[in-house]
Amino acid sequence: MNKDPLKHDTAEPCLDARIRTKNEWDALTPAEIGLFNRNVVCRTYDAGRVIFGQGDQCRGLYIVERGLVAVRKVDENGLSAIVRLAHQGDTLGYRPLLAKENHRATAEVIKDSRICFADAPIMHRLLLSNPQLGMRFLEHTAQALGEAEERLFQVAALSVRTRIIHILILLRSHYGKTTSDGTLYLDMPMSWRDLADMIGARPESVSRTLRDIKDDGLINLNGRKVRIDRVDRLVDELHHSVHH
Amino acid sequence: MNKDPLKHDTAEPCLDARIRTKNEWDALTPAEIGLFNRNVVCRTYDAGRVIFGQGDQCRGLYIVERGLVAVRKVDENGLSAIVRLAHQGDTLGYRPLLAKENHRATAEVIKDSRICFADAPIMHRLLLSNPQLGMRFLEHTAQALGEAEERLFQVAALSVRTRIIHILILLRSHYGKTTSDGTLYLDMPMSWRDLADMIGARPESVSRTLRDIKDDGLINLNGRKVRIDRVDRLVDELHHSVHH
DNA sequence: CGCCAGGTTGATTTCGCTCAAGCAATGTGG
DNA sequence: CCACATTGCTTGAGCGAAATCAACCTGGCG
Repeated sequence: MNKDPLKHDTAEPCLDARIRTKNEWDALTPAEIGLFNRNVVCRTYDAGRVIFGQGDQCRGLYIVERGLVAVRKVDENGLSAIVRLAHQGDTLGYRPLLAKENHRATAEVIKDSRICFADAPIMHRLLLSNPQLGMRFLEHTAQALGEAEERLFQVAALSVRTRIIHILILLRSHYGKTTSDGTLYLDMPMSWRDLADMIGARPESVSRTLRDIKDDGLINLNGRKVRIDRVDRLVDELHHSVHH
Repeated sequence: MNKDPLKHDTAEPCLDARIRTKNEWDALTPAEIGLFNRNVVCRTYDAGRVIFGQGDQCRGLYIVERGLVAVRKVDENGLSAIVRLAHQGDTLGYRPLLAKENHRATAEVIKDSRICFADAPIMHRLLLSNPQLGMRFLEHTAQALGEAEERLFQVAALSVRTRIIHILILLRSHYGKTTSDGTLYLDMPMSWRDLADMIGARPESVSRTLRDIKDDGLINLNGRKVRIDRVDRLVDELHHSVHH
């Protein structure tokens, strides 16, 4: 626990933790890791904080060491949508850095997080000195593009109910625990309001639809804790699911 | 004009045309351009042809030398959505190639096109020999990700009417001509049915909504030709637009 | 304590989908 | 050259999912 959420803390080398989780960074040589660690700045953020804002210039790259961050888009009419979540080990701000654009979205902390920042000059230096790193990012970005297109398809074609079920299944890997008897316990990290923003729906619709799913006996609700006795029945519904 | 749409035609060096249009390929050295041109295979495709299909293994990269290609996703329930358009100079299939996945979508020709194919081994050889090329692709992919997230937001939050207006404005750069008196002439390249698939709506809804917009005096329709006397009024509506 | 944000619920409306029919343009085979 | 499918588009009627508007409840917090 860090008492002061604003205190920089460069003593702890971020990449040591990261490197274990097999992502783009393991392309770096020991010397590059040293360079990285000397220049990276880490701090903790409380839930609700904003890491960078839509329209801001992109100053560098953020790595989520722990916690959860939502990437949100808001338009001039106040319409809001969460386009991506960043979990432990995920990188934030690489899209505008690589596309040489300003931030097109706001990154806001959902669960208290520890975030490492690497500024743009360092990143460009590393990318130049180690093409492998670029290839890793390329692969990663290409996968992210695939996921974005997948979600595009889903939001365009599927009902709120189906989209909620999708999210539940999706968050299983990060926030779910399956007991020996096959029961799945999901501890949802975000508010229902944010869930609504993730699937492009109103909070009221999410509330009602969750109740419907519960009434159908597919899930049990207790605050943000979801118990799913028969995951297979949920998955079934996805495959037989209907239009809007 | 090419009489035989199936005839391969490697004599014409594809990259010469491409290199002029300032894209990722201008990172290549003359020697690499030679290597590329010796290995690339070009042919023409009539409208309606499929270049590659959803689920297919990714064999390489396609470059649209001229024409128009739609990237379409179809799910098991027959729901269909166009997730991207590829215009002249755009590259197809780079996402699965770089993400090392199979094709997640079908590429179908909308307007008669000439497409150049570079197989995966060549691409990997070029990417290895010239890291700059990878950086260009990285930049490009990051931009594509930004656009996908933008569209994600729109489909999640905006009405069919607003989405149609968005597309009209978007296609302005490729298919629009503005006369001296400020009137915009848009020659829509795809059927209304395909437009519906692009915005996640039914053809009937598109038809009705286009009529509504016409009745409001914002556009004039004549087949696939759209005349917009006051572009600013269309743009205005985007900024005051309402939810779903 | 009062305040407020998050959440629930109800009543009502509306947007967009479904189903169905019809029409014009294009193509095809006899 | 006509009869006929076929395809893209339009329009109408009806319906249903989800949004809107509004009230109210809850727990956390200054």
